[in-house]
Amino acid sequence: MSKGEDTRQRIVEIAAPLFNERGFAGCSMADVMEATGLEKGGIYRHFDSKEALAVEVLKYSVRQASIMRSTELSDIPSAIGKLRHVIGHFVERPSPVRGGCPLLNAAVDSDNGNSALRLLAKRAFADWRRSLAEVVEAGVRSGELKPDVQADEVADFIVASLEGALVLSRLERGRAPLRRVQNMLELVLSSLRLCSL
Amino acid sequence: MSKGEDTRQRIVEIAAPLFNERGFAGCSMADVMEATGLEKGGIYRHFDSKEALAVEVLKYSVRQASIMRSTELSDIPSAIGKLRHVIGHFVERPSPVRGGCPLLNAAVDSDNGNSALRLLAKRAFADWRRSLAEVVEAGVRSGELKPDVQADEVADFIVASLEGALVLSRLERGRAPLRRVQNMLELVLSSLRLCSL
Amino acid sequence: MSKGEDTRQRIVEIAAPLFNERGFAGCSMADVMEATGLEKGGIYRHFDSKEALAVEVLKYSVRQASIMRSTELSDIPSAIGKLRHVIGHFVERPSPVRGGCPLLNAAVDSDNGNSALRLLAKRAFADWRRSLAEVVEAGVRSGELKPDVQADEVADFIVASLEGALVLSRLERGRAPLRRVQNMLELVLSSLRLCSL
Amino acid sequence: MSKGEDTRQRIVEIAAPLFNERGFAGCSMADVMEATGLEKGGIYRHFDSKEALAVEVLKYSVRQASIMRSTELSDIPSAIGKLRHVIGHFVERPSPVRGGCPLLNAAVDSDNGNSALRLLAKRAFADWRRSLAEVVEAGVRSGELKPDVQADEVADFIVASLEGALVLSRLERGRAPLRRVQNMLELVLSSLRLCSL
DNA sequence: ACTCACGGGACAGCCCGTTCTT
DNA sequence: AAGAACGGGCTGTCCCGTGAGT
Repeated sequence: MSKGEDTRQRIVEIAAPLFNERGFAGCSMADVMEATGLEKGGIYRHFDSKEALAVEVLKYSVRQASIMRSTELSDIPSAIGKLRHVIGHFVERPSPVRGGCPLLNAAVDSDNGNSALRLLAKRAFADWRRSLAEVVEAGVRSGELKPDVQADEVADFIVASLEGALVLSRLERGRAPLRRVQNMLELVLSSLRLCSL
Repeated sequence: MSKGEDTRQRIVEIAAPLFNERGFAGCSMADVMEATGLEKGGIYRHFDSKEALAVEVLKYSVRQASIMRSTELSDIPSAIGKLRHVIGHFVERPSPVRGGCPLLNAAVDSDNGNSALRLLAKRAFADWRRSLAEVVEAGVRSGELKPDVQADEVADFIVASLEGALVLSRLERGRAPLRRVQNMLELVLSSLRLCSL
Repeated sequence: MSKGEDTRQRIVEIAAPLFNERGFAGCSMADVMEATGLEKGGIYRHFDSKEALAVEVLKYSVRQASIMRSTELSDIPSAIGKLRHVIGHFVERPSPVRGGCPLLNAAVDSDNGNSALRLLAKRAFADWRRSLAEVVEAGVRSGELKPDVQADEVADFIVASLEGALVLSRLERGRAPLRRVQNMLELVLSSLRLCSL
Repeated sequence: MSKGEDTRQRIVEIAAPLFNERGFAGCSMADVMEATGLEKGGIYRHFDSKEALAVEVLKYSVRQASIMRSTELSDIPSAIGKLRHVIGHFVERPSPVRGGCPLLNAAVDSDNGNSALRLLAKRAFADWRRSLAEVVEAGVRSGELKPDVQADEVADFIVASLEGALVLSRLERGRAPLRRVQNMLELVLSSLRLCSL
C-alpha cells in the first residue's frame, strides 16, 4: 500500500471513534487534526470536505461491523442457532468502534435532510435486516421454524430491540439492558420453533 | 402567567423541535433566534447559556412525552391491555415533538461526557421503564401473567424494541418497522399470559 | 444617527480605500478589521458578507465621485465650459478615494462573471456618460456646438480618455499623462464649436 | 526545444488568460494546476513562486500584444495611416488574450506597492506610447503633420482613450464604446494634418 | 521532469456570550 | 423585558510552498 493510502486509512481509523462519539457537528476537523497529528493540508489532501471524511468513516465503521457480524455464521446449522449467535455477539461486543453503534448514531445524528450519511446508514441497516430475514426464511423452508413466522418482522424485531437496548446500556454505563433484551429474545426465538418437543 | 414567563415558555416550545431534529451541536442559537423572532438578548435573559436552554427544552419534551403516555392508563383493567395501549400509542404517535423521540435523541447526541442532558435522558428512560415494569409486576401479582415473568426484562424489551423501531422507521420514512415490531410485541405479550385459554 | 448606522458608515468609509487599492480579492476582511479596529462580529453584524460590504463600499465611492463631479455645473453657461470644468476637475482631483477611480477599478477587478460590483460600475459609468452626453446635446440645441456633433461619441471619448489617462498617471506616479490628455481634449472641445471665430 | 522548456511555455500560455481574467490575487495556483493538468511540483519546478509565474505570464502577454500591434506597420507610408491602423487594429482585436488588455489589467491590479508586475506594465505602456510618439514625430518632420503637434500628447491620448474605451466596452459587453472612440480619434487625427485640403 | 504527500498559515463566515440602551 | 451592538474565538476550507520519491 502506498504511503498516501496508508495515511488516508489511518485518518479514517482514527477519526471513526471521534465522529461516532461526538456526532458530525460535534466533532471538529481540529479534533481530527489533533488525533492524527496531521495538519489541515495533510487531511484535506485526502478528503474534499468534512462530510466526505465522515462518509468514509461511516463506510469504514459499517464494514467493521459487518465483518464482526458475519464471522463464521455458516458453520452453525440451525437458523435459531445463527440468530442466537448474532444476538450473543451483539450483546458481548456491541460496537466495532468506541461510541456505540455507528449505524444508529449516524441515523439519529443526520435524520433531518437527506445527507449521504443518512442514506449510508439506511442501506447498512437494510442489509443487516435482510440478512437476518434470510436466515429466518431458510429456517422456515427447512421446517425448523413455524410456517407462519414472518421473517421480516422477526428480523426488524431483533435489530430494533438490540439497537434500543444498546442505547439504554450506554446510558446506564452497564450491560444490563442488553442482557435483559437478550433473555427476552431467547424466549421469542424458542417460540418460533415448529416442534419444541 | 407573567409576560416574561410566557416568553420563556414560547422559546422552549419553539426550540424543542429544533434541538430535537438537529441535535445540540447542530442547532445554533441563531436558529432559535430566527424561529422565535427574538434577539440574542431576549433569549439570554431567560436562559444563562445554550446548554441551560437545551436542558429546559429536554425537560419540556420529556414532560410532553410522559403526558402523552400516561393518559387514561388507569382505565384499562388488565396489565396486557395497558402494555398494548402503550405500545399502540407509541406506534401511532411515536414522538411528542418533531424529530423523533427526544429521549433517544438526547441519549445518542450526548452520550459522551456526563452532561446534564445525558443524565436527564437517563432518568426519563428509567422512569418509563420503571412504570412499565410496575404494570408487569401488578399483572404477575394479580395472576394475569405467569409467575416467572421478569418484569424489568419485559419493560426493557418493550422500550428498547420500540425505540429501535422508531429509528428504523425514521430512516425508512415510513411506519413499517414500527408496525412489524408491534406485531411481534403482540405475540410476546400473549405468551406472558398465565392461562391463554 | 444611531450608533449602529454610524459604525456601519465608518466601516464603509474606512474600507473604501482598502478595496479600491487592493481589489476585492486582494483585500481581506482582516484588513478591514485592522483598519476599523472592530472585530469580526462587529463587522458582520452590519454586512452579510464580504461582497455585501464591497457593494456598499462601491456605492459609497460612486456617490462620492458623483458629488464631486456635480458641483456647481449649472452655474457655467456654455456646454464647452461645463465639459472643460468636468475635465479639469478630473485632472486635478481624479478620484474621491485613494487608489484611483473606483469605477474603473471595480470594472477591471470584476469583469468576469456578473457580480453586483460589475453591474454597479456599469450603471455608474452609464450615468456619467449620459450626463456628459446631455451637456453636449444641450450645446448642440443651443447652437453653441456644430449640429453634426455626436453627443454620445463625445461623451464616451471624454470618459474613456480620462480614465485611461488616470491609469497611466497612476502607473507613472505623476500627473503628466492626465495633463497631456487634458490638453488634447481642449483641442477636441474647441473643434466642436460651431463658429470658432 | 527541450521538453522542460516546452512544458514551461505551455504553463505560461494556459495561465495567461486565467491571470488576465481573474487578477493576481483572484487566480490561484490550483486554478493553474487544473487548467494545465499538472501538479504543484510540476509547476513550481519551472517557477519559483506564484509571482514569478505571473511575471512570466505578463511578459508573454505583452509580447503577444506587441507582436499583434507591430505587424506590417512599416508598409504604411503616412503617419496618420499608421496611427489609424493601430487604432483600427485595437478596436477590432483589442486584446491578445482573453480578459481584456493585460497591460491595463496588470496596472490596475497591482497599482499599490512596487511589484514586478506593476513595473512591467509601466515599461510596456511606456514602450507603446513611445512608439506611437515616434510615428507622430516622424510625421511632423516629414511635413505631413502640423509642426506644433505635441507627439507625446497625441500618443498618450490615443493610448488612454483606447484603453478607457476597452474597459467601457467590456463592461457593456459590446464594441460600441470602442467604435465611438475610434470615430472621435479619426476626427482628431485629421485635425493634425498640415494641409487638410 | 513530474507526482505525491504534507506543512502551516490565512481566509470568510459563524458561533456563543456580554454589555449597553431603551 | 427585549433589542442593538460588539467581542473574540472557532470552523471548514483554500492557499502557497517544500521536499521526498519515482
